[in-house]
Amino acid sequence: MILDREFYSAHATEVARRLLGTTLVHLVDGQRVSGKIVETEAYSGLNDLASHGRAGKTPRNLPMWEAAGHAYVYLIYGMYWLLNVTCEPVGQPAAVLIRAIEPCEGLDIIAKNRSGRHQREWTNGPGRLTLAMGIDASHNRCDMTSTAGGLWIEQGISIPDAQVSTGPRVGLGKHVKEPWLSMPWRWWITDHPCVSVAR
DNA sequence: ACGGAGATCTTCT
DNA sequence: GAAGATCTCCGTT
Repeated sequence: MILDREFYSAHATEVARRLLGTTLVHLVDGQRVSGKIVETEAYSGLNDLASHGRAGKTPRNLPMWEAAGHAYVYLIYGMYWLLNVTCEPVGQPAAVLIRAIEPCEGLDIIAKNRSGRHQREWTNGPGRLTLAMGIDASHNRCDMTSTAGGLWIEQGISIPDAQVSTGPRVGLGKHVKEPWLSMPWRWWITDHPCVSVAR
């Protein structure tokens, strides 16, 4: 069952929690390439200095303001594509970064895309998983609540709170403070071998 | 295991 | 013109 727009309409921190255990699917030449989401990060609001949405609308971050459940894909460090899913109602800049997955289907394709690396390093990072699954700029603004764009997320297994860890987000400038909120910003499945950063 | 540096280029200041 | 929601390679321990 494909996650619908209502699933993504909550606050980004809530969506980040609920995405743990769901299945990210990319249809490649009719073949399913998929993985279980095991690590996420939320970005939300004009007050979130770590978010691309902090300074208002720009050509790049426009998807963050639009309808929930769309892909926001952008290039970082001139080299890597990072996949986000937009959240919250229209008009509020928010998205969840998919930071790590556990490969499930299409292992032959994933292995080829990550040839030469150890299996443990196929998808344990936001730049690595897009390479592994073949996700790039062509998926930007794709509607992930339908199969039409070839990229979506399906309901998966439920992860109990006892198996969930949280912490500050990764890779932000040292001067960027984590905004206070009742929910944390980074989520992962405790002790899962595919998360990008243990701790 | 851990640490540092280079790669590479778009975006916004 | 500088920084960036990262990864890989190469060095030393």
